[in-house]
Amino acid sequence: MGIYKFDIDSTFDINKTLECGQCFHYLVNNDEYLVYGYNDVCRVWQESDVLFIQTERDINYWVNYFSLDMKYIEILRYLESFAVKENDDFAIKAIQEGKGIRILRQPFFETCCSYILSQQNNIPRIKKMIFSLSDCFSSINVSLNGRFYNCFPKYADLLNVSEDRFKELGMGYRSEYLEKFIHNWENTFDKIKFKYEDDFKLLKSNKGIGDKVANCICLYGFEEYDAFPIDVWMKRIIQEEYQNKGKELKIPDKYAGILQQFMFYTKRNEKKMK
DNA sequence: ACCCAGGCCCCAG
DNA sequence: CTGGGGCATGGG
Repeated sequence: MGIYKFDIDSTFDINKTLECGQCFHYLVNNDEYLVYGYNDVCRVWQESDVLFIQTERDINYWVNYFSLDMKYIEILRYLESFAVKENDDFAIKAIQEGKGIRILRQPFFETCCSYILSQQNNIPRIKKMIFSLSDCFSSINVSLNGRFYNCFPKYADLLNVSEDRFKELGMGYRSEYLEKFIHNWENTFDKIKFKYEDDFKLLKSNKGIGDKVANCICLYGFEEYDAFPIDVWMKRIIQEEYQNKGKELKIPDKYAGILQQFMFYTKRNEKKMK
């Protein structure tokens, strides 16, 4: 057990990273976060250029989870030069405002389930659903500072849960999609190649997973930065920031998904400020 | 009460 | 192949 310290720079902001909408399984308490991972929870907080992570298990899991090994400064430079070259004002703004966000490496199965449930839904309710599934069905209960927390259920924990049971828990018409996906999970998992085009097709062959959800799973679960999810917010961006101004949204050859996350964050923040 | 949410399926043209 | 209606539910 321990508290681990990491030197970070302006390319890491724990607040933006967790609250930008990519992750649903965490709690907030006075700028401290309790984050749920695959087989562990951690307490995490930031004091300017130092990140603190507390876990009673393997710290390396969290180094990976938070992408602390990635050199975001180089990615940001690449995206900036792309945006400048394209003369894309909104992209330039989004890179400035989104700076600090990192794409997390979230658990595969949980990410799939989370984004299946995310469709036609709002973020507070998605979070409730994830916690509800964890509290009802998880076999993984882990400790931190004398308290216990339920990680997201394993595939086997959910295998014999019926569609009707999911409906009772308020998952609505997504219950059918979730139940079918779970029963197909072993088959799906074996076929993941961690190559965007292949995994995108694989995911979309599941009922209830369309372009948007497949892209989110590729990006937030499989670390495939070519994925570029287009949801209601991105549609709004394309309309208001590009088409209305006679422009066209262009996407970089690399790290498109990271740029997308910056744009999503920027547009959503804009609305919150009003 | 009302609108909307990190959409998708399905069917009509 | 594209467009639009319907869908369950609850957050704000």
